[in-house]
Amino acid sequence: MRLTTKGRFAVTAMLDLALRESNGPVTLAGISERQSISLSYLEQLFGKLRRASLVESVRGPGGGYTLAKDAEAISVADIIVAVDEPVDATQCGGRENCLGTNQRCMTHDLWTSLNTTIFDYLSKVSLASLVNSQRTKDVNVLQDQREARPSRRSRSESITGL
Amino acid sequence: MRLTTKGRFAVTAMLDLALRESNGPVTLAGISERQSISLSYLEQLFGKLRRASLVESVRGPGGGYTLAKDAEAISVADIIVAVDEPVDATQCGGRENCLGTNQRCMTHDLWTSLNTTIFDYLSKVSLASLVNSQRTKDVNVLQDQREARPSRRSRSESITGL
DNA sequence: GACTAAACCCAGTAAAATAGTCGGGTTTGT
DNA sequence: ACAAACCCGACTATTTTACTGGGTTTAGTC
Repeated sequence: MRLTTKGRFAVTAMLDLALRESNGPVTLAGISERQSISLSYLEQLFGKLRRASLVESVRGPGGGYTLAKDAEAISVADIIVAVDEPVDATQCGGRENCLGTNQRCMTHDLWTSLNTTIFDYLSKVSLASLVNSQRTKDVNVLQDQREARPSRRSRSESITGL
Repeated sequence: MRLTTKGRFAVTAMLDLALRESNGPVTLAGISERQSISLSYLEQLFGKLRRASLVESVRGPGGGYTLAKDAEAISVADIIVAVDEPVDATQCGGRENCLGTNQRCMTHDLWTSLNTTIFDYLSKVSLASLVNSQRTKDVNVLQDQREARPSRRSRSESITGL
């Protein structure tokens, strides 16, 4: 599984959608404004999300996107896999005929096991749980605003964090 | 934390190094041959790994690289962080002054928490554990070779795996 | 039925990251 | 002296990322 900014954009957009779809279909133009993602890039991403049956579209005025299934049934892994077309990380291409040493398929075995573990983890993080933690975060944000300013986070913290 | 093929190359190279350093320093030329990674690319990666104090170098003939600390003390996360200089995934740059709506820092909070969780997981996977599982895999590979061929994996399996 | 808001589609493209090349060094054991 | 190895910076090609701009459908509204 790749974990890039592309997947993060998709998860962010899906979270925005999940937070608002109770009011009917959500337009990409709205997501674009709120999350500062270009409309056409969102179109590309949602094309993939639709083909992966994670969202459904309603065309015409008043249209937009809704979740194709319950937010509990959509995982972060689903979203990332949908938009992040995978490349082959093993030099043997998943087959067993690497250069014929005892090292053959070393990376294959290593990465498939690491991958499945990370994938399993992200499969257990549902969009619904993100929505919930986001809603509680909103409260925290309001509390933060009542606090003094000096408690701001440094820029490097978020970067080196991982 | 980004999870790209670059980090995989680095982990693969470090695993190769860990498997062989008991015989003295391991040359990049050897890793290049065995793992099919270009020598100059390895030089770039090991420059970063050395500056991150994960490996030590011995110059001159008979030289090469050794682990700077015990294989138990080096995690997959250490390696990936060392070679994969991080980019900022949040549009607010880790600060709290996103476009002033109630959505501000949504992605910041989301990704820092997801990131730390994945980071924590990969921090617990040590190079030593990879070495061990690789050594047992070697046995499995030999067993596989005794089996008939039809049990080969499909290419798509390894790709869609994560 | 025209107008319009939206999804859809597609070709191109600039910037960045990836992966590698090249050509030179410097250090050090033999 | 020589050669093995690290070291380093600049350069290049390819791919991915993120975006621009053009169009086409679809469907609700006046």
